[in-house]
Amino acid sequence: MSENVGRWLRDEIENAILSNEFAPGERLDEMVLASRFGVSRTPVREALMQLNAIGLIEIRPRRGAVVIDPGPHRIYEMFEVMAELEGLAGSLAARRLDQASRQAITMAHKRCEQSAEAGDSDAYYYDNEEFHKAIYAASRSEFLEEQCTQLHRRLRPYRRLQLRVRNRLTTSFSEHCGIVDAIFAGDGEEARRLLRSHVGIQGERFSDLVASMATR
Amino acid sequence: MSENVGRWLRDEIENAILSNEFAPGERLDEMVLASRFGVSRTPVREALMQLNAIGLIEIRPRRGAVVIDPGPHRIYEMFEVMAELEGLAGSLAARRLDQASRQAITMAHKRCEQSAEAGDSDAYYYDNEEFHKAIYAASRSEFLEEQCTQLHRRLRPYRRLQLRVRNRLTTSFSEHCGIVDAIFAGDGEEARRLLRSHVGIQGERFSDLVASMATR
DNA sequence: GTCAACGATTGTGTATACAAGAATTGAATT
DNA sequence: AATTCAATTCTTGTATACACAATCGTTGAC
Repeated sequence: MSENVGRWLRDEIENAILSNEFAPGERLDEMVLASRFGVSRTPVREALMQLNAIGLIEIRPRRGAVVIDPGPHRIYEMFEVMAELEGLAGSLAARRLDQASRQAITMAHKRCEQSAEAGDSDAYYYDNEEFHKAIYAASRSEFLEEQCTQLHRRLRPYRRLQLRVRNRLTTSFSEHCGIVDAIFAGDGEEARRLLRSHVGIQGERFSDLVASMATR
Repeated sequence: MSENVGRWLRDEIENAILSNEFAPGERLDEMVLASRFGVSRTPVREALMQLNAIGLIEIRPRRGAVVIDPGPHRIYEMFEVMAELEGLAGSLAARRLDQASRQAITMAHKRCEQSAEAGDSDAYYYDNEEFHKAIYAASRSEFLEEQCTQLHRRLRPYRRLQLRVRNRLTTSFSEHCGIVDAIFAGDGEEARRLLRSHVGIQGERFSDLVASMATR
């Protein structure tokens, strides 16, 4: 339980939304949430305002809060921006790499390798996140790191779906290899290019994602 | 006065921060704000939470809110990300341009030309904003447009400072010409490249900005 | 039988009251 | 004189209460 109830609630409700416990379009009643978490309406409202600012819910004046349903098209747009930001992070990382970042990336990369070989999709999902975060950090741009982390969180559930697609685990890992090579070689433009296509959901990847979303 | 007091206050306080009425580092006392705007603490708190989410202020638990002081380095990082996003917007605009967007860009571009020729820095500041927004819209990616608009707002005061630099008006406008040409020619990669260097603050532009900030 | 209007109910928006933690000030001791 | 500790005060965090807007159901008329 974070320092104040509002932030704790924000995380709690955010997780509930991202894990699809609160479905898109669902209305979030302040009183229901308050009694569910055993608090008053005030911190609930604060949490909702923050989620609204993040873009997870929409608050229509005097009409309450509803979970936003991004829809395939908007999800595509979000991945498009994510790809661009990660590309930038990669190119900066390649230019600015230091010993600590190099180690962090190497470690995360090795963990991904193990999970991929074991075919453990859940483990890879987690390790993959650490890998990408290591690249954000290696960019040595705090603002970029924040933006990437925030967007990554919003896209988390869809990234998870992506990994369920057949052979995606090994494909993903082999792409990681190229990215690591480019960054370690100091080739910023190559790192950017590889990360963009790794993160983006061009062509069949997009239809794969839509298909996974439907069969959920 | 927007539909609810909270949002109105958010805009009000945001403007006060961006126009430097509330200086970076300054502490925002909830009671003071409440009495200043003639409301209770509740909507003030809601406004502060939103500003916190936007990244304009920092709320430390039980210790109140302070206006964030970005500092030159962080501002540089923000422009770096902004350049990347605008570059993406430009490349998408070049590929997806339709008649309406083309007209909007042309009009904004002409306005910029007039203001630049008149040497009217304030008018150019406004027209320039419209020009960039027209490109965001032309990207036909709502999410990207939102992200660009939001970041543009946060950088607004510094963009304004930039324009004060000698000859920056004409330089800026001639860069616009190239950007418009590339977009209208459907050359996405050229548009991206030009926008990146137009928005970014590499080299002497950065020191110019820092210098302007100091003499404010 | 359907549509519209009015009332009841539910839920949000704002204010106020109360509790708890942090900062500051003052005194006492070294 | 300086430093530390304690107490008071000030501000934030949470709860509760009240007011008003929106929605839904019911009733009546066409």
